[in-house]
Amino acid sequence: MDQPFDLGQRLKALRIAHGFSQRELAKRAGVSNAVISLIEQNKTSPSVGMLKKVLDGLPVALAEFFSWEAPPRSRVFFAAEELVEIAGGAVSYRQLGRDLSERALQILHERYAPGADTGEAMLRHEAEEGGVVVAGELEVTVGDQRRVLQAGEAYYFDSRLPHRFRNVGEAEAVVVSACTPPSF
Amino acid sequence: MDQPFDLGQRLKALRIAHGFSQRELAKRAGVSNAVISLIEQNKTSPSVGMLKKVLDGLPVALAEFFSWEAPPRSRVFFAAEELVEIAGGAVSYRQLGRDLSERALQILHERYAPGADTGEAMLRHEAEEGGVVVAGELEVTVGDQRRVLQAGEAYYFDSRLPHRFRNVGEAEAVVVSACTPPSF
DNA sequence: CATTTACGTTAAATATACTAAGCAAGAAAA
DNA sequence: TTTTCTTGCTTAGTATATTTAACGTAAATG
Repeated sequence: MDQPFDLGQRLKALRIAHGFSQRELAKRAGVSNAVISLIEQNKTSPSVGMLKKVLDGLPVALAEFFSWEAPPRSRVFFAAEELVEIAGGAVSYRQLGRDLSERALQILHERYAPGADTGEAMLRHEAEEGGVVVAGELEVTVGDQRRVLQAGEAYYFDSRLPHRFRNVGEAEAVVVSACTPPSF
Repeated sequence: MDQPFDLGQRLKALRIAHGFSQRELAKRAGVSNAVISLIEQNKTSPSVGMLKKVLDGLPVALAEFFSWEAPPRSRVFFAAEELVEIAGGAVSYRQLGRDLSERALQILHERYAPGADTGEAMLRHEAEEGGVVVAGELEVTVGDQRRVLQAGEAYYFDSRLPHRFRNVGEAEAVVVSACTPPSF
């Protein structure tokens, strides 16, 4: 199974945090007060429509509601050697941490040898990503846009757009990038 | 009102992306196939319990499901000068883009003058963040953990833990960091 | 003290979601 | 072609969510 996701407790905590009584919230949300009580006791599994109406009364977005709080993380620091190599070769992707399952963020230290290329077949994934070029120069292609970025320049885009990276300089290109959710 | 949140379209897109038919997904999720059809046509408003079961079949987390897709982004590249300074002084935070409202990710190019410090009063916010030290050395304190990171080393933590950055070296310290959701 | 107001909960009635079975259209196999 | 499988959709019956209205308690008000 899964984390039970104590929806009732979550809603109650949010409601209290916003300083509403069940009836106040119900009125603001335009629903009956009973439903708040029942949901908070997990005596009913509300429809998403209902939940949305209730959360609009706070107001809290669905995404925010489900953005679950994780237990305090243990691993905080990473030695240079601990950035695990996930590609190797002309293009090096060194990832911060091995297990991304509980991470909201994937951070990479990328190195492109001169001429290195992520390939003609452009990449796509469901995420957003961005990065800063730290050294060298890197050609970035996103959709129909293309540009050569120098050290200090940066990019940001929706990863669903086809994209490609290429080191067009004579020296190694170094980038620190981030991606959410981890999907590469 | 709000974005109508076309739940049906969203589910259908995810299902297709994962290469499942309605019946396949239904079987994996342990629900009847009709419900997939009905949900995708927005002919029913599923309970969160039901939606969770369905998404578990993909698998996709609720939070991920509601993490809304934005329209194709316009701005992709940023010149070094376009990283807007949001702090200034001994500590420099240069942020990628001015408007974070439609971003899932906040990316900063940070510079700490020798001795620079984010302060005794430790920072807290609802997010996760991580970064890679690009140059210099930086002391990072998270909760009760403390460490001096050299260039090439990295950190990652839950931003709700109190945290603090301090340049204990003689040279400037440079970090590229990312934070989701944008909250600093 | 009695009265009012607000609180969360519960019961019965109603509305709606979910299941199981069957339908028609298209693709693949014989 | 016919047969068979898969696709997505629809309907009737059952399970469950939601509403309305009432209940019991506690704190404020007269």
